[in-house]
Parts: sequence; structure tokens; C-alpha cells
Amino acid sequence: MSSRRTDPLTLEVVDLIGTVVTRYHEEYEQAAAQHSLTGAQARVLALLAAQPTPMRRIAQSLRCEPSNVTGIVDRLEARGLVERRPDPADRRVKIAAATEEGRATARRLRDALDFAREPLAGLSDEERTSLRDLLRRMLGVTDGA
Amino acid sequence: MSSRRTDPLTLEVVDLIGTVVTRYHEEYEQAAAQHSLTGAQARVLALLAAQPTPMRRIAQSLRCEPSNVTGIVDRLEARGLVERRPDPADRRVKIAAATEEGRATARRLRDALDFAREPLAGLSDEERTSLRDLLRRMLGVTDGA
DNA sequence: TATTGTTATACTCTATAACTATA
DNA sequence: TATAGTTATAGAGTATAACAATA
Repeated sequence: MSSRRTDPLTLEVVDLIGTVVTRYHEEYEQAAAQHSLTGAQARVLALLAAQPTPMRRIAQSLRCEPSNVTGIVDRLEARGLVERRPDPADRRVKIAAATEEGRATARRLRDALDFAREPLAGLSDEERTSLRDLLRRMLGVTDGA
Repeated sequence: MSSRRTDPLTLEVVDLIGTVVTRYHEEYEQAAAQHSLTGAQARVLALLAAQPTPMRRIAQSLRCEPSNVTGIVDRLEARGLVERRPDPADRRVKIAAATEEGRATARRLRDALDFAREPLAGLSDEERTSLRDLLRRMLGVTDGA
């Protein structure tokens, strides 16, 4: 197995994946910055634009401590992009939800994320199918649809 | 071009790439944390283990302001993983270099990065070649070797 | 008692601006 | 005067611990 680790082909694929990761993050941060958002704020806003979410679950989604979410949502709320709502079923819970303006910002943000879209446009349908299948296997995805 | 943007195949590939990016980062941070390093510290240490580098160039590599590098190298230096050396050619320049212990840590860190290695082991040579070529085209890489 | 969200605290990363020592 | 590195400062993300309200 160590032969596979140092084999030039594997190393190049690893390197290419590293490049993908780097480029993806740079584009994401850049797109967020264009709307004066940090990466974390953009991720939370995207999540809340998809569906209102309790603070606790936001933390799970971000894989960080719940205490951190307070500040991130505070800053989004201060800009009118997000609001906190009570949970009728459990008065301990606060549900964060994107406002109309927040959803609009999230939409523009997603449109700006050309990363995977533009370079993928250079591939044919067959090639994209092939890429999808390889990535699926690499990630251990059983199926998709 | 907007038809390609919303086509299900492209969306799934975009989603898979997002998963790759997320998983890669988590593994990287986790591997760094196992050595009590932050992500930024691990990146700088890996860079310096490959070759001694002036502070200015470290900043370019990290795509951050030079002032930030001071603190990162300070912390690595305080732990004996890195040292600053003068540049004989230009007395303004300080060259940061990994110590023997720093190189050993960098080596262990790299070994811990199973992310791309392990899942790639499930692919055949042909599949990895195919994946390499698709990633190359996606990234606009003319060639490699 | 356990859980949700928050506050308080400390550390790191980040950018900006001003400083120093060289060039 | 321009450049390399540093310092000072401030904002943001992160983890830990302690707390109030609620379950």
C-alpha cells in the first residue's frame, strides 16, 4: 500500500485535488467578500436561505461549538440578513431564518460561485458523467439519485 | 450557458466537489491538531520543510499580508520547529527554515493526510488516469510531467 | 437533571497602518 | 525613495467554561 502512496500517478491526482480545494476556497471567500461577508457568515446565510434552522443545528452544520454561532448570527442579524424566531414547540430554542434581503443576498452569492460551473463547461456530458462516477467512488457514495 | 448551470449532472458534480473540499479541509485541520498545530501553522511548516523561504515569500504563498507571517513563524519558532536565518545577500531579508524536528513533524503530518491517498486506493490505474485527465482539463492544466 | 442559547475569556488568523533597518 | 520585516491595533472565528431559562 505504500507503493501506491508514492506512485507518481496517485501523487499527481492528490496534487490536483489540492489545487481544486485551494481554488474553491479562494473563490468562495472572494464571492463572500464581494458582499462584505466572511466565509463563515456566507455559509450560515446559505444554510438559512435554504431553511430556517435552530442555533444548535447551525453549529452542527458548521462543525463548531454552539457558542460561536451566537456571534455569527448576531452579525448577520445586525445587517438585516437574518432574524431569530422563537420555536413554538420548545421555548429554549431560537430558530434563525434568512430575511427576504438575506435570501436575495444568498442568491447573488450562489450565482457568483463560478468555480465549479465555469471549468465544468469545458467538459462534455460524457466527461462530466465520468468525473461524477469517479468522484462518487472516491467519496464512497453508494448512489446519488 | 445557464442551461448548463442548472443541469442535474453539473449540479451533482459541483456538489461532489464541494464534498471533496469539505472532507479535505477537515482531515487537514484534524491532522494538524494532532500535532497541536493550526491549519496555517501546518501549511507554513510544510512549505519550510520543503525549502527555506523568506518571510515575504511565505506571505505570497499563503496569500495573506506579510505582517501575519511574523506571528505564525514566531509560534513555530517558539516550539523549535522553525528558525530564522539571515540572508547573506540582503540584510533586510530573514529566511525561515524548518529545524530537524520541524521536518520530522512535517513528515508525520503528511503521512497522516490519508484523505486523497486512501480513497484513491479503491480506484484502478486506469480510473486514476482518467480522473487525473479530467481534473487537469477542469483546472486548465496544459500538462504535468 | 439535562438541554438550549448566551456570555465571558483567551488564542489564532486576518488586514491596515506606522515604524526600523536596510537597500 | 523603496523594500523587508516588525509592531500595534482591531475585527472575526474558534474552543472552553460558566450561566439563565426551559424542559
